[in-house]
Amino acid sequence: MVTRNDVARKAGVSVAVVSYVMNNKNNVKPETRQKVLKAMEDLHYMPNPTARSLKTQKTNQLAVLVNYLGNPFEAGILLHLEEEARAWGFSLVFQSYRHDRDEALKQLAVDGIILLGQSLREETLRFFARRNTPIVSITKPTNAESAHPVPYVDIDWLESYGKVVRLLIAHGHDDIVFMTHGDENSALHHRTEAFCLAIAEQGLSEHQLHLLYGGGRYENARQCINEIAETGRFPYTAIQCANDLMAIGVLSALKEHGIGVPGQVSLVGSENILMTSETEPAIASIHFPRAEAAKQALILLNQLLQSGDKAIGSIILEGSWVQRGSIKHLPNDLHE
Amino acid sequence: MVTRNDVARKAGVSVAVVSYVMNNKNNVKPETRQKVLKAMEDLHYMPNPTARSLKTQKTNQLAVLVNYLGNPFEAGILLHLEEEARAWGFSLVFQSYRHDRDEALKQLAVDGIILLGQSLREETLRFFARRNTPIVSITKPTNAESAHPVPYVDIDWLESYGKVVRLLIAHGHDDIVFMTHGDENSALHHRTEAFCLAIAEQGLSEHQLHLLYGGGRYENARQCINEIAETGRFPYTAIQCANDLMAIGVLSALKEHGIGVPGQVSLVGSENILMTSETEPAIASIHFPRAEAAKQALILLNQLLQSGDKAIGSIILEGSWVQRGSIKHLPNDLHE
DNA sequence: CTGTTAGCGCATTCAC
DNA sequence: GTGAATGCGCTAACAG
Repeated sequence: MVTRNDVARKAGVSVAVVSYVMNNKNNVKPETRQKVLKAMEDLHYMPNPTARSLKTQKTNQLAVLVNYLGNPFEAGILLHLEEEARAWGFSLVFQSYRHDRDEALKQLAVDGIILLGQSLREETLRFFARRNTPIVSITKPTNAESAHPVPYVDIDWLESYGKVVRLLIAHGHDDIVFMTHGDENSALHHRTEAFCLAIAEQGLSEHQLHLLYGGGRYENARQCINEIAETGRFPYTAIQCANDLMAIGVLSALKEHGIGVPGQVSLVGSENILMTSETEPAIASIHFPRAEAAKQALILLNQLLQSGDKAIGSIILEGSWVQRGSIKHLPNDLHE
Repeated sequence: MVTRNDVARKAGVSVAVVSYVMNNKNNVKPETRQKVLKAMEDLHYMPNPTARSLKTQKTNQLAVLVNYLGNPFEAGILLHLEEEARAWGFSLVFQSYRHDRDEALKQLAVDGIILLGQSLREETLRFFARRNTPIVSITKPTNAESAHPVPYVDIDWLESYGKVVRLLIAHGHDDIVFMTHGDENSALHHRTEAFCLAIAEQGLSEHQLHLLYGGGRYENARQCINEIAETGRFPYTAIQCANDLMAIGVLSALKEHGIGVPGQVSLVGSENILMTSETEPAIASIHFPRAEAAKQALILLNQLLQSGDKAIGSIILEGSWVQRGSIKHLPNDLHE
């Protein structure tokens, strides 16, 4: 491996000078600079990022903790996060995170952490706070009320679900199902709370809201509906899912049992992943602006990185309604 | 930041001993070990991975170069790669790669590189060969015949496509379309070659094979078909796509133009991503075993890591046919 | 403008 | 069994 020493020797200068030209520090005489540049070129010199990191105490790496990359929603955000991170000079270390992997997480050498539908344990948050490692989240974490609150970027689910509930009411539904994850630590928990609130705000009673647990995944959601449908008459007429993957599973199961969508059941997803437009019928959903969320997350993170630990506010983006065939279109739609 | 020094002082031993207990080296007296452990605990000591890497010349990080994470196929493999990498003690640095990002790639501190539908330039391969950084690929790279060949794991596309071609012939098609990327550097290029070969092997002439370019993505494939369909009568009756994302785009466009699948056109995808089972009709495809591929890729990589630069062979897995509604089922199916 | 030098935190050789 | 000392490759005072 060719090091800074080799370059210095070859160029006939000291090691410091090599450092200077690499980092554009102290005015180096143009002529000297050229010599150094030439030596670097000849030797195929590449600075050792590890050594640099040790010295500067920065790795230029960010950890991204995802929940389940099999969900195109998360994969899409990761895609955009990587673009944004690159623009800020960071690389991304990606991990599928679970609480029992905290120790591995702590051993990562990263300058910051981005949560993607994840929540860290209080103890872990404390650990990173001590180490001044900033953390931001995409989608509101379940423990937003921690002693070490994590700023997040999410859409206004209450508003979006409010629109959906109004729409469903306008369609004559007065008995609504919300399918969510089931685990209180899931990122979908916040959406569940928002939907419950929306129900209340629209004047429905809590008895008119039913919760179903689809585990956040296609297969679980499918099975959940199958079990209900197999018992005989399908009791629900309107289902809102906390993510699209479950909505797709629900649709699949409903079709399998000959339950018409939107004829017998109105179905709505959340997130608006590509797949929702390709099913039959296509699934109406709430669009989550992924590129924008990724962009804002990196802005937040860099603010934290620069301003020390000053408290930084979260960012609420706007979700938007995407009308599709899984719910009948009303002439004077509430969502024009 | 608490370092090994702090621990040593607190435990009343030398820094070396701390190192010993951390790495289970030299028999440390149990009693001393306990003292050290206690000190580490009290101080919340965490070893600095950067310093360790500098010393050991290993980062325990692998780079994964993906093409387009918006393709669930790649995201799925990434998911499995991360699991396998974790089992081998590696973290994953993920990058969307393009040839103009070589410089950034070279600056990564990684022990190895995994290509996901990517091919590196010859110069870049040489760079990593000089540095003894092993590289493996999932799906055969286009420059497999390089001076620094990259071992890969892929399925036997020739065999899989051979089956499809026989099936299409049995359905009476004698005029077949293969939709591929168009860029010779695309990972889909190898599949294109395989399909051409399959056509020849089954006794069809090259005039009976038409190539369409769908850019590897949903939107491009969709548009490609739209442009053809808009000119009037749709001239093709059988379309094999080099990946599922394009197949889904094709189906979407065909439906939009009222072209029946499988009535008027038989459609087959490649890879078998979840989405293919949710369209209407569902799209027949060739299953690519993602978990197994990820597993084999890490085995390959670790062999390279251990055995120096000894040449290592590639791994060919078996693809499997997935019959679905986009192609009529034959009574005595050729695939069982 | 350039050279000398002192660490960054760790693993390891060599004494004791 | 344990400690002292060296160096991984780099940056940044500081001195000249």
